[in-house]
Amino acid sequence: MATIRDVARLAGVGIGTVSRVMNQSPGVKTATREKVQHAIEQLKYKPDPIARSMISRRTGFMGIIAPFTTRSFFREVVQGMERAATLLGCQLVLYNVQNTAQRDHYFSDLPMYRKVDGLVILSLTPKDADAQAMREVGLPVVLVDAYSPFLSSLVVKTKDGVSRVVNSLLEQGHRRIGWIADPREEDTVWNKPNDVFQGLQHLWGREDFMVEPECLLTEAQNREEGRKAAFHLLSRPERPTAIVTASAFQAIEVLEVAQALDIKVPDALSVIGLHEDDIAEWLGLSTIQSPMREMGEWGVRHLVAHMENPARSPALFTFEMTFAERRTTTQLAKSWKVSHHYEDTERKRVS
Amino acid sequence: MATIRDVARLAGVGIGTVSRVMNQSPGVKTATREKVQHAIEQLKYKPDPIARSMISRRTGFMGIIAPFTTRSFFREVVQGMERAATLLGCQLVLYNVQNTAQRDHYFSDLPMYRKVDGLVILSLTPKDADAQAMREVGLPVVLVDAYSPFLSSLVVKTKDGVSRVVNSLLEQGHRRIGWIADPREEDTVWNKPNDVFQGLQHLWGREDFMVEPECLLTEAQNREEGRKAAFHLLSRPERPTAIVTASAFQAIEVLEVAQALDIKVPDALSVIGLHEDDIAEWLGLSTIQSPMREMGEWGVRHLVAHMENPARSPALFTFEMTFAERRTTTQLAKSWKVSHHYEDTERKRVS
DNA sequence: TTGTACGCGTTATCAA
DNA sequence: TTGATAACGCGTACAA
Repeated sequence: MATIRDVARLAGVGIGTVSRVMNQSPGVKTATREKVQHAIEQLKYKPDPIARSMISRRTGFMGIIAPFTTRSFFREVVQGMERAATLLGCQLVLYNVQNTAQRDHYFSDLPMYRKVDGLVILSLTPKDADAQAMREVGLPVVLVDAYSPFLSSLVVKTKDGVSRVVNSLLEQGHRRIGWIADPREEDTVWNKPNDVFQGLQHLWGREDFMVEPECLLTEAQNREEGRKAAFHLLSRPERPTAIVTASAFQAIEVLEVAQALDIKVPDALSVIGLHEDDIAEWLGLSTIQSPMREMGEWGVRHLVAHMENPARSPALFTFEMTFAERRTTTQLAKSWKVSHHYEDTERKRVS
Repeated sequence: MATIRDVARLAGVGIGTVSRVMNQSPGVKTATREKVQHAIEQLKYKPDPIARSMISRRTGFMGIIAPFTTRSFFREVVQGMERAATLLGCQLVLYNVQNTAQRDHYFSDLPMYRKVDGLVILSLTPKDADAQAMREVGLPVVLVDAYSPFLSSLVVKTKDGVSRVVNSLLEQGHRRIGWIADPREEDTVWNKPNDVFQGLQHLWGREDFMVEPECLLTEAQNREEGRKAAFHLLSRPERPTAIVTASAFQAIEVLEVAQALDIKVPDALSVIGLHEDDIAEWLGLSTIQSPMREMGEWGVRHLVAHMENPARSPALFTFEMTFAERRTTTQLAKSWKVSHHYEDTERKRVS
């Protein structure tokens, strides 16, 4: 491996000049520059990023702390981060959280070991003490799908999204709306992926929200249960005219039962899934979801903004849910204006 | 941020002693050690990983070059890598390949910038020149789901897997086997995820392989096409008694059509999907697949082995496909012995 | 315009 | 058992 000294020797100049050429600093005679450039190419010289970090105090790495589960939500968000990071020329280091101990360890220790220039935390909420510590050591941190008063955070207005989809349905004349979901998961490691159920509970009792209690099934963890739930909802005389399911799997059952019962979708029955998915795409299922890719992109872009201006004070940002209309609803999308704008940070090379 | 000098000053010792205490080197009087330890805690001293890298020439980072698509295959493999990396105490840096230019750039330049201690390349085949260059600069590299004569490689015996599943079916008395797949994808960026089709073609013409040509449908890219294909296969008088589908989506259609035609699964029809999947799980679909998690784990473990012994010469490793029997086949698993053993590298902290 | 010496924070060597 | 000092490779004042 050639060092800067080798280049200087070969080019017959001082190392300072080589450095200047490498960093495109002004004040180098063209002749000298070319001479040096030639030596650089000849020796295939690449500056050592570690030695460089020694001076600049930056690694060019951005840490991602995320519950790296099989869940498509995390996968999609991380993919959004990847996209933005590639564009911005920095690398992502994955810190995979599998349990609370690991999470706490990352939160308390990672900021101390300065192995990354900044941190994007996904769907995990650091304790106030940890969050403050991160600020104090001057490590830029951004939260995605989580909130801390001490750190810039991005949250999605889930309740709002649920309200909107229900209101859209009401506007279309629907009066009986069914709901099929997995038993609510109370996970201590990461934040609940969504509080759609809370959103529904919130609407509950509102006068114009005429979903019947019996239409709310919360147990549907396997195929048989899902099918039973769908059948239960659709075979009653006063059956719902719209069904929202927590997963595309459950939607499969609803669609099958509807077909068996000769209920036309979307004419006689609207079906809406949660979260974007390969299966939703395949099924032609209309879905409502968090803008996952965009959230990921926002995360790294906003982190870069924080790295460029460390004094920047933490702020709360919100995204709306989005709606993808396919073939299981009609004209529902029109009442949705997709708008999850965020400050567009300038592109910046992190080297 | 406290440095080693601050600690030395506070403890009233030389920096050498502090270093010795930090690295648990022997030859430090207990009294001195405690004095130093006290100073370390008081100043919350953490050694700077960058300065440390300067000496050790290691970063503690492991690079992953992968086509980071939404495909579950890559996701699962990377997850396996994550699991192993966490266990081994090293961090994963994601290098996301989105196009051929980026791929080539990573292959040629990444080994030069010594930002990672080693590289696991997934489903991408570096050119011989690049592979040799990697060896020459002494960067440990391991290929997963790809092969190069110059690098340790892990491949899955796909043809073999297909043969085995077909043979298992033949043993069970099946004589007409259907096949539904997407049009073959010829992707220039990453290796074809599987060459199952090749596997079939390979069996083609063998006397005991009595799948009929008309049973082979290769076009089924959307729901309607898939359903049409399934109907085409199952409605003929001499219908197949077993169907293999390239994706779980297509299996959905087969199962629905079978139900509509009152063909009992698995009694009158065996259905086998490719690749493990949430949907397969939900559907109770029996599947054949590459051992994705294990491949990922093998990748980082084997890379560690190479890092510990840089002289190690490249070798080719093979994994068998695995079979997950669920509710769409019967007793097919018994002829499958799952065996994808690999050398168990010793656990090693990379710090 | 260019060369030199110093410092970044650590580990390793060697003399005390 | 310990402390001083020399690397590691680069950027950058500062002197020439």
